Amino acid sequence: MQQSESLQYLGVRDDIAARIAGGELKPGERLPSERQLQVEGGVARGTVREALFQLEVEGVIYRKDRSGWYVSPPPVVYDPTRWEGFMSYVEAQGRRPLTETLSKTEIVCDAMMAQIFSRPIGAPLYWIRRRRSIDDRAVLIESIVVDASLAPGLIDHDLDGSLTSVLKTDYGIGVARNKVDMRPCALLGQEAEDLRIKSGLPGLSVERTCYNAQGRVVEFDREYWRHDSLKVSVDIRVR
Amino acid sequence: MQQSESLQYLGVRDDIAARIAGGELKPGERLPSERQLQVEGGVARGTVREALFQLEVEGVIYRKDRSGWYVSPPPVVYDPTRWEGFMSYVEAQGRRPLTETLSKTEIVCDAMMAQIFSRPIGAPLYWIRRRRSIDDRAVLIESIVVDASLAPGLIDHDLDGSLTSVLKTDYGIGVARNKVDMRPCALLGQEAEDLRIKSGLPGLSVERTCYNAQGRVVEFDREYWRHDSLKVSVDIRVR
DNA sequence: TCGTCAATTTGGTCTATACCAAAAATCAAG
DNA sequence: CTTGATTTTTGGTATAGACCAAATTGACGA
Repeated sequence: MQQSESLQYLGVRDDIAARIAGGELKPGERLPSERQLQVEGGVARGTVREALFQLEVEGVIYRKDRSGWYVSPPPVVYDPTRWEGFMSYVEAQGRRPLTETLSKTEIVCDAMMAQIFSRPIGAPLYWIRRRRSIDDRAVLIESIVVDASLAPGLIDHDLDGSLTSVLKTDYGIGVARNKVDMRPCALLGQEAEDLRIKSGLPGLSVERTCYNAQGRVVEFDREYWRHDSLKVSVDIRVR
Repeated sequence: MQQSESLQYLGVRDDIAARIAGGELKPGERLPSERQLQVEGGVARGTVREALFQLEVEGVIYRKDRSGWYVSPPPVVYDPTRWEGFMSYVEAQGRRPLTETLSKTEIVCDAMMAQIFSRPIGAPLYWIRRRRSIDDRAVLIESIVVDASLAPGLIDHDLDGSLTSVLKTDYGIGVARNKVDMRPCALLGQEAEDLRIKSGLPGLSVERTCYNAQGRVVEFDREYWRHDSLKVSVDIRVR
């Protein structure tokens, strides 16, 4: 599939991209409205939107529903092996992190969780859902399941910080091994709603299983990231 | 942003998704044409396309330019730490892999590569571009740079197999450490063209730096994957 | 049987218009 | 100054039509 400048929406795309690259529009700033870009570019609104969608998947801009289009801030770098916690590594990159606990409840182990935790069905588990933001933009939703028998009373703690440090400090639970799965995905339903984005936008799903020194599963975590907000960096020794 | 069934394009999406999930349309099969789906659903073509775009970012369907929409096959699982090679792990998952060498040339080290390889500017490097396919669908483009002084004559070898094993067998070069960067990205320009997809579709960029036992950079590799074709799985010990 | 060329089908792009609901801005009242 | 209601703006959805170029199909001829 060729491109070339014969395609109008790519021309509009380039115009907007140039204004961002040139510093006329800075990260976090709002773009002119679609109808304004339409008259500026002398094209139909559909064509303007085509260009905006293009820039969106490139991670250059993002949208707030019915509010407008904004210039994306740079992504944060995330190393799943260095799990010193979201708050600290976001701050280390000069950004302002925020964690909100959306819900925390005690649940019972179902078949799937029994498989993951090697625990009997019906065993107590904690289920925590959190939203994490950078510079006031929600960037990920995480759904955490913890073996309640290992950390009784966990959900009575304040969980708006690092969960790992709570487990370490208050329960003496250290993580010895991590299994991490990542896959590009579409952000749908509840996740899209909580991230306040249009359902169907691309994202990255990160699934982490944490084991203690005895090989027992301590925590199972699934994160849904905005596609434009992170860069994963892993440094590993080959086995 | 709520959805609900009031949105027509989500209704059309669900209809098509149901036909796929129900087995009426199988992986690799072509969907009815947009104009056909339009009359079946009693909606405008734009609405049908909206539904198709939705399914596309979800990885359920993919398109071949001006040929039609097809049901996506399942993704392959990819573990960057277990680098036994694309060919063997794709085959192990019951799929048919193919590697094509798009180009292989000797280049000289520029400033960026000098940084990465810790080599002087002007030092000889090999640059290899390959396309890799699964079941006849191109899923990734890779661009590999190798230190030519470590592997003289490398590009005279057949490179349609595992590069790692060539380095190991013919040059005695083993990889001791891997640095892997991953980020969601848009597939653009040359990459999109070589993958034969529409420029701007979401993808995953994987950047790998391979070190030998002495800590010297042997290989620098950048891969561009279709977003719907892989699942990354990493098993790591916490440091 | 095999290739060639023409006709058809298909997705890709573009215009113009319309209406809706959420968000933002404005204005009025306390 | 704050609060609440109203108006305006904004993006989101949907329709209907048009033209193009690439891909596919089918007919034809060697």
